[in-house]
Amino acid sequence: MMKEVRSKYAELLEKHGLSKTPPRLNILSILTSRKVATPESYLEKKLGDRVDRVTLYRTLKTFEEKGILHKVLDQKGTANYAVCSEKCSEHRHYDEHMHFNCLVCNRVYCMDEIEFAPVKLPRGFKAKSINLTITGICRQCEGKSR
Amino acid sequence: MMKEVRSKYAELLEKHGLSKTPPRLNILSILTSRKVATPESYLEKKLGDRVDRVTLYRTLKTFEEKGILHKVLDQKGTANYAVCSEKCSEHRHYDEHMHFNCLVCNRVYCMDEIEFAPVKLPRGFKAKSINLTITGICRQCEGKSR
DNA sequence: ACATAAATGCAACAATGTTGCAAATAATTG
DNA sequence: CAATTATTTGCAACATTGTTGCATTTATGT
Repeated sequence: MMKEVRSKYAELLEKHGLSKTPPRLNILSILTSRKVATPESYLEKKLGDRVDRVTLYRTLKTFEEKGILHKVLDQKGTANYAVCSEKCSEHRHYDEHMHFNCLVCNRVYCMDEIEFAPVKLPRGFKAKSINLTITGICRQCEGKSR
Repeated sequence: MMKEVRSKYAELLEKHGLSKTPPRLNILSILTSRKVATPESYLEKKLGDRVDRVTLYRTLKTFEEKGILHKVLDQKGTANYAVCSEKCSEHRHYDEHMHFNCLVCNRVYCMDEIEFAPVKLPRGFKAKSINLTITGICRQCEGKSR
């Protein structure tokens, strides 16, 4: 029997026990091809009428719950999505990295390699997750303005 | 002549060169009476039909620009507003404090006194502002569940 | 190939935020 | 204190983002 050819997206879905449907494969394909976190509006435009808006929202939610995607909010509170690192799973998200949000192009960068010190909370407050976002001018936009 | 009696809200507005209108005084009065950052929806409900929704949005924007209020986004990306510390002004916001967002009651706390270390960015990235938000369970909700 | 559980698409709605414009009002000037 | 003027407000209409219910379609296991 021939070895079955399957995309890495299909594998990813299988790994998380999700059925391989065209919307899901489409969405994954767009997201993995991008280096920065992607806003929902971008996906919506890119997908056109291949995927219903509601399906997009539901798919993003599912992916987030399964640990395939991280949701990151930009300075305007709009949702952006980025493919998780290998270490993520349904049960634990390793998204404790910082994000950089450019004021000019609005791009959201995931900066996995930047470390930051833990924060001490007052008595009685229990932390579940931490979110550090720096807004400013990104390398590309800084370069252009010179 | 009698010393003119004016509320601290009126003074605040005067200080920033804003006219003293009923909507503005109303909004300031609600915001200063609260210890946590206040969502727009709360203000809308509290104000009823005393203030138009559009006016509320415009007033919040004006206040933010003048350095009277800080806008803080909660984990859902909804805007919350808190009165600035004394040090803020139109030209510079001293909002480099962390926020705590409770997953149960959704309250947003401004934690002015908590310090955190500065973060080093990669070459070419210029920081304009930093936002550190921790989500978890706040003291009140933690207490209730025991 | 069939049965079935899951996923999709559609319609309708809800929440949040914005814009243009006419009417009202706060501050200023005489 | 009355008239003027620039600012602010309220209304209507619209834009964007996200959600829910339900009928139809499709992926998957047998």
